[in-house]
Amino acid sequence: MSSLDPRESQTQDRCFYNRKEKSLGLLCSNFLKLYNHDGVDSIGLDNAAIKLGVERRRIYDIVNILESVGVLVRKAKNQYSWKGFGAIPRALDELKGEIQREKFYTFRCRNSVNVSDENQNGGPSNSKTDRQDKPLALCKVDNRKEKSLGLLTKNFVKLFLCSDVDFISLDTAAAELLGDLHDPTAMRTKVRRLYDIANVFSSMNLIEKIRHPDSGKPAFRWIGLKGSPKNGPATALNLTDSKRRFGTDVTNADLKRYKLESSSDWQLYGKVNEPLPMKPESLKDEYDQKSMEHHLKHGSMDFVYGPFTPASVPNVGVSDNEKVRQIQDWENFASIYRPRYRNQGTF
DNA sequence: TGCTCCCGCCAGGGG
DNA sequence: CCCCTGGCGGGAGCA
Repeated sequence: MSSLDPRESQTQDRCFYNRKEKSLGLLCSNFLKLYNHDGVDSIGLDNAAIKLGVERRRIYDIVNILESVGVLVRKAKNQYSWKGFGAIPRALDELKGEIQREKFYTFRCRNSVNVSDENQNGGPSNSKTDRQDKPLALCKVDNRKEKSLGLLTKNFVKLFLCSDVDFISLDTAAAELLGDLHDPTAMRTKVRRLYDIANVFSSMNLIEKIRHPDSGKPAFRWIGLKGSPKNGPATALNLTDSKRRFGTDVTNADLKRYKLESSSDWQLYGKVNEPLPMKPESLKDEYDQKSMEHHLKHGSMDFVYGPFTPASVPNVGVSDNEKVRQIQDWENFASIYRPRYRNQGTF
């Protein structure tokens, strides 16, 4: 029996085993390299698993995260259609819309503690009430969905979109998503999943890893699409990319460039005075630092339409003035509203 | 030693 | 009933 354990055979040739080669981030890069082309329409999970040489299980992880930001849409069992990075702005807009609705909902039900318990329509709902009204079986389904990687991904993104902070540690994000629950086990599980998401987002260059200047603890900064090079994120199949994975690319010298004004009640960190994102040398040419600095100097946590923004994306058509107004709206919103994104299944 | 996160078990559910 | 789906956490790799 134990001889069938694949891990045992791996152990036998441990010297050939490299954990980084198996990372979800690298797998995501390879996945994108495989499908992020013009003309790609349909994706079969079996096909993807075979081509990438991984188990289906890992494909599910990638696909669920990508679907949460609009890059993929599930068509049928085993089948997804490719939407590409151009679909991200719309997906983010939808998330922002949800935040707005949740805000409105909170305003109306100001005694409600929990803001973001979502129903399947993406709208807010009072989970406790819903749960009381639903048959047990349905609650079970909801419970599972509420804990899904996809929903967690959306809520993780919302933390960036609705906040005026520059970076979030995974611990903080997990605590936010867990709400009032202070269960160490749930916390560990949540952080594990957030690592998965962060790895995928990092490989897409939607976020980047930085370190808290004081504690040195890892945190993540939202870059948005502008962090991605011309034809999508840095693609992999080489290990230099995977080195961008956590920790290895952050130097102490870089840390000193960060200053904090204050920490918020989220234990999130205040605005960065002189934001200089940490990018490995190998990626510097892919990175529009000027644009990032400008963006951050103006204090917007709004994503910026990157080179992928397609003509079909609705917001592309808005005027510059309108864009500025929208950003200002979001800044105002962020300054007064800090919803709590929680996967209620943890209760 | 703590952080990171791969890996695969197994429950749930759709076809 | 089979197989797809994906939550979950043990435990190994790594800095």
